[in-house]
Amino acid sequence: MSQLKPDPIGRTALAVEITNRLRQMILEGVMQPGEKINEKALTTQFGVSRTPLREALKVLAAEGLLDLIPHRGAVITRQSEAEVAEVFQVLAALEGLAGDLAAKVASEADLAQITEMTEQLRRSYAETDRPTYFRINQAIHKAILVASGNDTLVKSHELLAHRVQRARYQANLTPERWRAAVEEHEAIAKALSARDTATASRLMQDHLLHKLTSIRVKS
Amino acid sequence: MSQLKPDPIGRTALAVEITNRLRQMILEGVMQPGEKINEKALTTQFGVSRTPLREALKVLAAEGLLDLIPHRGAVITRQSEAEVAEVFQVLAALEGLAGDLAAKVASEADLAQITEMTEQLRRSYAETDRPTYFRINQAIHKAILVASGNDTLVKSHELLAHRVQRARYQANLTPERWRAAVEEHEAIAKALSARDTATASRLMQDHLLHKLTSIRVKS
DNA sequence: GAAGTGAATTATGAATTCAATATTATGTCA
DNA sequence: TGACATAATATTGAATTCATAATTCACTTC
Repeated sequence: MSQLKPDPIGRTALAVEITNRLRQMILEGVMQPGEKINEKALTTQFGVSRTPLREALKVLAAEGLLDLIPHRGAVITRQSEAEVAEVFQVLAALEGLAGDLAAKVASEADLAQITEMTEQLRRSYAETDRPTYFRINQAIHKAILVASGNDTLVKSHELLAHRVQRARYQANLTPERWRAAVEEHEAIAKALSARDTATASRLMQDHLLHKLTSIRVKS
Repeated sequence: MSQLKPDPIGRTALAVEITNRLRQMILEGVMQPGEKINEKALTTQFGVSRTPLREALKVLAAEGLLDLIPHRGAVITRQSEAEVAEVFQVLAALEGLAGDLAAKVASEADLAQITEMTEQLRRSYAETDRPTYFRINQAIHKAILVASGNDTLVKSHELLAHRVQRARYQANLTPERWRAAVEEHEAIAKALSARDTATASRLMQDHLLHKLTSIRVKS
């Protein structure tokens, strides 16, 4: 749905490429919050002119990753703890909706895959393989979103999730929290498979809010 | 909150100005969905060069109002009924959260104002003054969002609400639906004032979903 | 020596120019 | 006449250039 392929073979617009790379750099923390962006420096680094770079900055500003101050340039948005909490509240609502919808409309294949991934999650936890755990965790959340069948929901979620990914990366995963998270995921998978919309929705919301608490504790 | 004033005296960037005007034009239906945008034509109409115009297009595309197809230009996003439904589902979730939060944290002054506006809504309904009704209706929704104290929620909602504003304008308001809507608003105001988070949340969600149905019927 | 003013430098905002791709028009051949 | 190939045109993508505002730094003055 709404999946028209506008760009058949590797001819992505330069501005798009720059947007993605810059976003990645910000999310990975290569560029720190509060840091001012020097257009000239970036153009030489990327080997492009200022025109597509500035277009990329406009997009990232629209996404909330940058603040564009007239005649002063772009600054990486600084995230207060309060703002992260705000975003998580919204994300929780969105994932709650995703849980509800997924329990309603997901295909059996979707549910099977989510269950399968949840088992992988359990294994990566048992092996204390954090990188794998994070990867699978993300994949599960994404899968549930997609299984909701609501593309707008997926995109809205993506936009916001980007903004707290930094905080998420740094979240400290205490042993207790980690164990709880795995169990929550298993409960979610179960509720989805049982087509229990109310429970799936509630569990998804709670799961997100718990995640927020674990981030908060750290700082 | 997050209300830093970046632009003291009237020196808005040209690109921002264009972005706003173009957005307005799209939302008001001056430019129809599916319509292809000719950059040259717009530059002459606005009296600017292509550079800031293209930056504006990038922003609007990020907002989901345009599709940017490589080497083919921008096209106003065409909204299928299914997409509108998707957006409304997400909006319902967001307004549900707003209801929950507002019932929890809104100031007494906020609640008094919402109640007051709800009474105005009733009056405008009694006088069958549709323009006023629409205006107050929007104001109430906005007020509840703001009263939630979650700025991220307000902005996310705004972004999505923009996208269905077109459909909303055209929604047919049958007498029954109109009456029901007013009653729903009164129930919401009551739940908020009673600090009944669960009810406020549920009513807000239902209200939005009902709105969707009334749009659907028409087409 | 510190504060303030003004020139020089640097960075951003916007227009213009150049290049590459897509669209349209024309003509040829079956 | 219709389909295809090719040329002409128009449009988009990106680099360069020009203009304007902000920052920096030196100098004057108290």
